[in-house]
Amino acid sequence: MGADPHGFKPHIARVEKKLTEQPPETTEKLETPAPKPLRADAQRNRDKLVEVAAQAFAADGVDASLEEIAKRAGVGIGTLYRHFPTREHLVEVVYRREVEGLCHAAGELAQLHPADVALELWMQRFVDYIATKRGLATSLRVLLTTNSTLFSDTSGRVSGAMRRLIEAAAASGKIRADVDASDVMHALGGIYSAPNTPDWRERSGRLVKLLMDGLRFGAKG
Amino acid sequence: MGADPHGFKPHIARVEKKLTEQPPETTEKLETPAPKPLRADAQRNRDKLVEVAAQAFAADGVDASLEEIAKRAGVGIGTLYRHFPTREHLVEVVYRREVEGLCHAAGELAQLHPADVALELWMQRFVDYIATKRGLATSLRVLLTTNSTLFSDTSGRVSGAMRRLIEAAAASGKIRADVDASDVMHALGGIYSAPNTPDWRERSGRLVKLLMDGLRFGAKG
DNA sequence: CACTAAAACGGAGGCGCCTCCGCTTATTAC
DNA sequence: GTAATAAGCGGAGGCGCCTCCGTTTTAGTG
Repeated sequence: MGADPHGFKPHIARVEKKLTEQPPETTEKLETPAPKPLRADAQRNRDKLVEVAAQAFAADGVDASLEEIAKRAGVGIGTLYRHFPTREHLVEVVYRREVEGLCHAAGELAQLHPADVALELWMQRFVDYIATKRGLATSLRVLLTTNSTLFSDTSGRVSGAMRRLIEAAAASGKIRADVDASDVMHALGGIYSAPNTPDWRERSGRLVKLLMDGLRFGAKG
Repeated sequence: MGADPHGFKPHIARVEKKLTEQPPETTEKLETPAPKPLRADAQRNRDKLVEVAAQAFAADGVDASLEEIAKRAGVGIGTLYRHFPTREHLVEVVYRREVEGLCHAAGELAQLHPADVALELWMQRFVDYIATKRGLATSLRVLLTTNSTLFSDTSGRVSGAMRRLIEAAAASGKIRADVDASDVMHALGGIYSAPNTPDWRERSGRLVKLLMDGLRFGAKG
């Protein structure tokens, strides 16, 4: 926001600095019984930071200014850095939160809607999630080569959520029973390849509907 | 040098900014007939910059301050950026120069020494080159995913140089004839895995000698 | 409630990145 | 030689990163 006041962007620019140094390393020691209860104010600030960062990354990409994020969260830059020693730490937390939200939504939707509708709505949300992931892509690439848990954790959870929705929809007869989660995941994956055109959102919406029609066709119900 | 005045290093830190933007892209258009002859002073500055940058990267890693490099080369920071719009551009040129030197050395050594000695001396130099490459690793990783020519160009040239030395040594009977360049390359590759201990140089020297003894053993001469 | 140790805060300060644009210099034409 | 002009130079300036350390806040304890 405050960045790039003259409308110029660097061509490529920097690269992570010291891969020899400590990466985030979420798997502390294979046991993290009590991760130290944070002081109330600290917890509050931390949450606020993550929330603001999520918005900022979504809006400006991973290069959003950390100082701006701190300011918008109403804390000093020092506080941000104490909680998240590197940009990647922050990105990781935001990303995990995103995944969390996505998986949680699966449960919610399943309770509020017929199985096929739940699936459709969830796929819409999934597409938005992909878009976020796209914005974070460069940082995520580093994180995924650095922190192997991240990939297995998240992709497992997401595909699990999807499988549950699909099985429920199939069981209730709202969609055909001869496809499985990985097929659908693949189909949705095609959306990822679409370039960042401005009408990307609408197009992806149409793709989801199309896919959904395909899934409904030939359902026993 | 001027960097990090307090002895602190960031843990990981930044990542390249806009992969959407133009990467170095050496393959201009499959034809670059006359790349515009540089003005004399410009050429001088450019050469000096590359030379200084090579030293700086070797000494301080890819994170060497570009402002420091410019200063040491006796030019303004603006000049550096005009010649090399991004850090990666500069790294690429330095790296290519390194490869150039390495391959050139193969020819030189072959003329000045018996084939087996030439090979040994060259392998020593190769090991130093690997060390450089290690220093540039992070930037190179980006470059190699971005600029596909770079990898094929350089690795082809290097392994070609090695093959020539080995074949000459084998032909002259100084080393056994039942190994080829890729075997030796693999063997030398083992050195790469050695951590950045301070005695790395000596150790690698010993490894090269060891390898050389193995190659000499059973030679027909 | 008062007090205290520990935890957390926050922003100044120092550095590097990168761009822009007024000035300098090499080259070319006469 | 001189003039004209294109090419190149360089560094100030603005921004973001990250650390350090004096100040503030919280959670216990009596």
